[in-house]
Amino acid sequence: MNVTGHTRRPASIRDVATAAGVSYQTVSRVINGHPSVRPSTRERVLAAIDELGFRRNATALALASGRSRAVTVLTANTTHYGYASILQGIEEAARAASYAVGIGVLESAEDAAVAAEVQRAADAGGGLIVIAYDPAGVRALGAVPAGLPVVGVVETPASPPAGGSPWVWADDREAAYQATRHLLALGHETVHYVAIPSSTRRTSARTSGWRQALKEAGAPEPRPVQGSWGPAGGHAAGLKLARDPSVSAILCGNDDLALGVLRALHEVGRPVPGEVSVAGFDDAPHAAFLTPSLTTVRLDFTGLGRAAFGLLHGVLEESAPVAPHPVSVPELVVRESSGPPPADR
Amino acid sequence: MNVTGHTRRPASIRDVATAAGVSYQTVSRVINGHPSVRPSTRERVLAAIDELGFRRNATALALASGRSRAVTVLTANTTHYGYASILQGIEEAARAASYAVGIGVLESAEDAAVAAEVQRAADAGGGLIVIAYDPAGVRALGAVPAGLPVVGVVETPASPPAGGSPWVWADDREAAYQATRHLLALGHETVHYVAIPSSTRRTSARTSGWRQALKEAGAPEPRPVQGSWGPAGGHAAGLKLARDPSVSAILCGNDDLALGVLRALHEVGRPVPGEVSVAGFDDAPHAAFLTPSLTTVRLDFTGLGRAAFGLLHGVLEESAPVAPHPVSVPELVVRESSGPPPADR
DNA sequence: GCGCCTTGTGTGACCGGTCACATTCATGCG
DNA sequence: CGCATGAATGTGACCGGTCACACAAGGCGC
Repeated sequence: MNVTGHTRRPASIRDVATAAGVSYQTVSRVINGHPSVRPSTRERVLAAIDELGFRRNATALALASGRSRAVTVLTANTTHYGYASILQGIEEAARAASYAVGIGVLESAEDAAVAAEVQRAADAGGGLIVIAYDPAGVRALGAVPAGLPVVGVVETPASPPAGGSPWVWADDREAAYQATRHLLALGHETVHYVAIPSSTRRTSARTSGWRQALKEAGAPEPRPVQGSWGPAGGHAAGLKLARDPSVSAILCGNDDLALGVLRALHEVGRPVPGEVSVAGFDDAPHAAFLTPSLTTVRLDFTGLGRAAFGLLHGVLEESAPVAPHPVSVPELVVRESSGPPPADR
Repeated sequence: MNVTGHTRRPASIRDVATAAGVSYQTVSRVINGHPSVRPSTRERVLAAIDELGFRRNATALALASGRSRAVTVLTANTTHYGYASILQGIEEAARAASYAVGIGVLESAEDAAVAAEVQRAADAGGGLIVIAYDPAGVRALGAVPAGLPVVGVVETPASPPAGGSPWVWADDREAAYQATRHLLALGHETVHYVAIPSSTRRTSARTSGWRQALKEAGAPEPRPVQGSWGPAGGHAAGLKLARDPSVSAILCGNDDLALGVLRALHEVGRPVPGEVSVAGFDDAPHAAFLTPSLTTVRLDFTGLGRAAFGLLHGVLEESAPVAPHPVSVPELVVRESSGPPPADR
């Protein structure tokens, strides 16, 4: 134990060596569990380590060995439920593997800004995880220089990608499909869609799951409405849809959008689920407690984060090969906000 | 520009030196803007840097200079709005100052686990920001070894701390005071309080602001109800309070708790604000879109995060001294969930 | 013309580890 | 009994920067 309270330079490997009467290399061997160290010597070194309160300097380790045991997460936002949960999952898995987690926020989706952030992340050393649900993230994933270990957390790819592609996803295509089918099964003629930013591209997974369900049911395919990420965007989109009397079912790209839509319907005086059914996406903690409580599709974001780290971890160290594409199964959670369409139509 | 696509070892300062025909030290001088370098030399070095795509290795910089330009944020959670916003604010300010941001989650409040996390954070080098709104955070702040630069994001201290104390806070005591006064001014006999975890201690800032407002008004002081952080905790607490017919006003420790309380009141059939008024705390994005929309007190968490970083930045570099205790002024936002008590009592 | 200060540049050591190789000594085997 | 082999340990260089200092050249005062 370090009894002298002075804030002095922490003990280095050589300090330990002197204290134990061995060379610094022997100390290094003990630290790294090298087999050929005499037990008595190991004992002495460990005692010295304990006495001096030695901790291996992560910076020096990274510099000398090249391995940095660090991950940087690139994300457009830290406050939205899905993103924050993925981050939390990554951190959890990283902590278990004693990796450090860094974070970089993509404040702008503009190319130069994104490139700068990617550079900064690369400078930090170690691996990279990019949350690529939105334009900024997608762009960042594309801007990663070759050779830098990276895992992307992405929407369901349109076609099954080549094995070993460094991507992880929840099956949000399937989730959108399920939610849409649920609403159609209740008797709605069609389902309108309020999209999260990236999902307006024709290739978006959520959009295409929704579209497929409509097509299979022979339902007309309305234009997706562009939302933002938050409730405000949902509110704006909701007001637009609420004015159209033919709208009886709305699927939202996430639960925050759904919240805004619910509010808009309330303001316009269209009861949910009496006149209009609403379904969300993600099953955020508040979904169950809204009035009406929100029908939604649960996605395991934390697990997704853990999987992303696991994949990266496998790339960084040639350890146990991780399952190629860990996919969590989405789960439809039916609550109060969805029901049959009004009878009089 | 690096045209050869080979993923080879990035250029070092000595590679640049050779390319420019100078010594590595001169390159170092150019990088660091040292004045005594002949313009023509500087020119040549800069050209070489550009050509080789040289970027200064952050790890080596940290090892050699001791300064690491990094901050680690210790927090109990990344998904709650307040925490996530503080983190976002920190990241924003850190990015502007080209600091790297690391994150450590305090999964358990148990002493050993907290100590381990603090150690890990210390190993990362650089400064530390601890979000200390909850037991885990408070404990972590206490466990930081002396000599390690640290800033705590805390609740309003009970008494004005000594100048230069490394803390930052939003005035949540004042915020709770304001919200409580607002409810009392509407005519409620008293205001019940659903507390976030840390706030059950008598010293908690939010609790004491609430208590002071009650005392000044001569209102009876009910026992605070213990909530958790999320809506589920608010729901449980709300059910308890809803059964008590004397309850007509409820202040919640955050907006998620308030959401749960609203739901509980709805389930029990007590209209808001007709029979019961509810106020939240934080003004999270969803507060405005709930039905009824939520009266709450806005706190500038992002600004708080920025201030925390600013303070730490000032400690790490002897640069511009930062304002001692940046306090953001809370702002009461009155919405639909609060109104006068029912007339018949 | 000599010393002295300033400007511009180079050299060597160092930060705290790892890695490749050298060295010592005990052991096994032909 | 001599030598190859392996275990246990030590030495020097290196990762990519910074820091302290040495040193040469040019300008200035006297």
